[in-house]
Amino acid sequence: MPELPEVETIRIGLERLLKNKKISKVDFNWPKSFPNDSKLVNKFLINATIKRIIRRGKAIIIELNTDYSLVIHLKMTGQLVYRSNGVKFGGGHPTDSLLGSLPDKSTRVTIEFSDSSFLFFNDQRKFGWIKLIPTDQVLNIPFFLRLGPEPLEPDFNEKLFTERLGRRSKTSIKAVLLDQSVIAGIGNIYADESLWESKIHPTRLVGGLSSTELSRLHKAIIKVMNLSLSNGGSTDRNYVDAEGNRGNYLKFANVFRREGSPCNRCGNTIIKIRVAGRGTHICPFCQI
DNA sequence: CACTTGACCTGTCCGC
DNA sequence: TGCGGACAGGTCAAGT
Repeated sequence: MPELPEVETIRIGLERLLKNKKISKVDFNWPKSFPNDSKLVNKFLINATIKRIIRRGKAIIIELNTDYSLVIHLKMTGQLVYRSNGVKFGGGHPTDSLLGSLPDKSTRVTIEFSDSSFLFFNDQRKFGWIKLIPTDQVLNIPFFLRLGPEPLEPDFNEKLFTERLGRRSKTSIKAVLLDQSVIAGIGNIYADESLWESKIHPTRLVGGLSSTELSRLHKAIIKVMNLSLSNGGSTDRNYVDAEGNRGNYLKFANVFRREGSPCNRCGNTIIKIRVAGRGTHICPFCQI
């Protein structure tokens, strides 16, 4: 589900809502969602206080005052929603909320705080996970070791972008954009949107892209991600922020889930094809 | 090695 | 209405 802008939106909300809260209790009903040793949980999670919350790629890291951290990956359908005691419905407009009272049948992990507020980890498809890891070892788990650079950091310049792509010259540009070891945080929505923005067809091989096209794509990735971030991310099906609210970016999307509609640039019809095993939305006229 | 496919899961939608 | 199949924002392992 969530890509970089959605995960960052959740992180910002959690930072505001959870900082300095003390964890009093943790429940889970699906072991793969919370694969942790109960002795370590009792020693380093229960009664721990939340220091800060950071993000790397599509993962969230909640740092505790016990020198342990909760590392969270939401995969396709994960949600992290905070509720203060007694508040049964999400913030924002009730009609905009995807969530009713919590916990519900998709709740996999419930974290209770000493002030009787809760953080619910909901995950319909059960692909996501929350792992308790010593803070100084977090970045050494395989997921982070493989991860490429952050596209919204200042050092992600055109030179670095080209260097990262260079290793994969015979692969389609869409597959490479989705590869987290090349660049961290891009998923299916922003791959499609960035390729439309830069007028590049997703099946083009990396080695065949001109420096002008690479330059356009580099700028497009940053533009699209920042636009989404400033709109609270994209809600297609499951995504909600830390208070249960949907994101607004899809109102600005030019191709994603717009098949059958006219291209905002040339008026031809957007189509959906399959590239790198993923549903892929393009304007076949202006993406060449 | 690079690339593709299947697996992990539940739910929804579409065609018959 | 029921049933089968395809598909969904992600990653990882195994296969070619």
